[in-house]
Amino acid sequence: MLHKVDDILSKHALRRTAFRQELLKIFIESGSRALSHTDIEEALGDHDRITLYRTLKSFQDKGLIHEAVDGGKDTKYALCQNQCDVHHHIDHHPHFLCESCGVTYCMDEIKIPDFDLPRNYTLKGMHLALSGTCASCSKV
Amino acid sequence: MLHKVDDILSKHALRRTAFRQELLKIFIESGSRALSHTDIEEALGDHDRITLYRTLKSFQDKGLIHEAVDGGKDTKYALCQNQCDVHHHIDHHPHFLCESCGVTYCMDEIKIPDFDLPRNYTLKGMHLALSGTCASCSKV
DNA sequence: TATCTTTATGAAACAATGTTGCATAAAGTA
DNA sequence: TACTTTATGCAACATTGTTTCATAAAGATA
Repeated sequence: MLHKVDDILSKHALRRTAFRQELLKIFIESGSRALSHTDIEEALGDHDRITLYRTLKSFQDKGLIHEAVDGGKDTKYALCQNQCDVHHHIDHHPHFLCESCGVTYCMDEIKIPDFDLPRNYTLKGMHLALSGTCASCSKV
Repeated sequence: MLHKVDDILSKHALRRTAFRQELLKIFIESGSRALSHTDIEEALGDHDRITLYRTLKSFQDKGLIHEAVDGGKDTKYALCQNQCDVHHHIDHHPHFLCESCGVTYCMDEIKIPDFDLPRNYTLKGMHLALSGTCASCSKV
């Protein structure tokens, strides 16, 4: 695991510090679930608030994580799947916020369908934020 | 105008206070442009910050305005077109954030296309947040 | 390994944003 | 008008995010 973590860090030109290794590990373990600031703070245990803000920003800038826009009030972050780097993010999958358990999922397998934009508008970014009840909560 | 404003307020069971009349007027004048907290504060001139927070919440609860999820960091609000009320919001149009001028537009004329959700997920809400260059900024 | 340069960390102080409680004022109602 | 309900304005508080700066650690070089 530490090897995988270090691999990702160096691939994205990020120095391998203890904090970054730990944070990245948390993201990897969370899979397609996006993490809020609070989620991360709990997972980290004792840590420095400011360093977390800065590390999240670095991770985002370098293309390791993306902001999961889910329409909720907390900003959440999730691992990028692959080809994101410092130059561009390609995170065009929907995010689903479960109103029951509060978890946000990256729906990597779903493609956002095409649609027509009014004349003279140029599209660069796109977020589809869904909400409702997730599979686990539906079963109960 | 004041007549129209009062009409809307009473239709949504909101007392007609000077503050609400003024705020609603600002929203009506902004048309399909969504307003950030800052936009509103500037338009209002001298006012009470807390009352603004509370009035925005009332307007939202009663179905006068909706939050325009645009993927940006400032929350923005825009007038609901019609059939929203205290029971439900029906604001399923995309929002477009112009990266050049910072304005967010409600794209009421565009319908968010359908897509398939994984098994056992129930969809309740939906936001399509677009960004890029708006028509006015493209022309320059 | 020892040294140097660059970048990250941690702490304090600050700034911005949003919330709660409460007394007063105003709106709607009889 | 008197009465009831709701909104306003203020203070105090809580939360969230940012800036500055000295120190520590990482990566590079010899």
